[in-house]
Amino acid sequence: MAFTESYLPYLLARASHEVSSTFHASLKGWDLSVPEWRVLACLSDIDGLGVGQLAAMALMKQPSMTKVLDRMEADGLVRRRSTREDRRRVLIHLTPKGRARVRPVLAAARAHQDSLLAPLGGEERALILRALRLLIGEDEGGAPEA
Amino acid sequence: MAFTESYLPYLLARASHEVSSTFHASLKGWDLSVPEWRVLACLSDIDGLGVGQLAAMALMKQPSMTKVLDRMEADGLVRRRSTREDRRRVLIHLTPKGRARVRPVLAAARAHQDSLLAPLGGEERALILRALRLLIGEDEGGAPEA
DNA sequence: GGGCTTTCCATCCCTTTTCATATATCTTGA
DNA sequence: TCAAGATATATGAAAAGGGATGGAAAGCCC
Repeated sequence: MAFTESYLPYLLARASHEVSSTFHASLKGWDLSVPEWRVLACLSDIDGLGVGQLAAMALMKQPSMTKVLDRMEADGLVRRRSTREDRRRVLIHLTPKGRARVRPVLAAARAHQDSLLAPLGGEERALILRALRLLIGEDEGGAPEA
Repeated sequence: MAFTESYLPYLLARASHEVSSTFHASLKGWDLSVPEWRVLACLSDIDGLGVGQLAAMALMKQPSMTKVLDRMEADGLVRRRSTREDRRRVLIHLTPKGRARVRPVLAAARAHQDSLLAPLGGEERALILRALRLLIGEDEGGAPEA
């Protein structure tokens, strides 16, 4: 078999690209870039994350994230707040505007996921999610530290 | 459960990123960028691909690929050849230098894949590959007929 | 407490990517 | 054959991304 058809990292990259491309294209309709969408989604999970944490979660480097946040803060989507406990850290929070902006996108994302999983059986869905968690390393297979 | 922990496209992107990051870092040792490595790997599968085809396989846009190929051609890794049948097309071929350059990287990539799969059981490996094939669209074309 | 190291974010600068578009070639249909 | 449309690649300006670095703050250890 050809290398590119069986090489796991390439298959993963390809799967990720195909699964996300249509949704990423539709982000323009909400006037959001992919990093902006990721930041808003992360913050709607956990409001108040550091720049480095957000960069890691959005799969980017920290300097890139700083610039993304500059734009988003200028647009009024997020707000930087320093903390008393550690004055190096800058925690990023959603503004009401950011929260309102992300709400319909989250709904669309869930719908997109449903449409992806619709043609699959319930077992297959569970298998896919487990496989990905295995690769990511957040393996929660039941037995801790086997 | 938090959105980012169960959203399939994000899990895929994260898995892809984690799986490839160490190998991508090691590419610097061979003086190759990620797109360059992808081009060489694709061409070692099929020598003689168009610019647009290569861009799609390397998950980039066509203008980006044109510039990647400019650099690689200047480095003597690939060669552009026009075809008689369709003079718009430019087929990209590996040079001997390109072929020699990619050989050890292909071997390292296979080793990397092995190390990724080593800690997993045979059942889990099969699960992951099956999940990825499902997502990439073995279901999208159906029977591969003319 | 004073230095040394580490961590966290911002800034600078260069490379790469991308969007929009241009140019060349092929295809189609009257 | 010729004009329109479609397809393949190239180009140029603008934006994004990332490495290197700087400054500030915290942790550490004697």
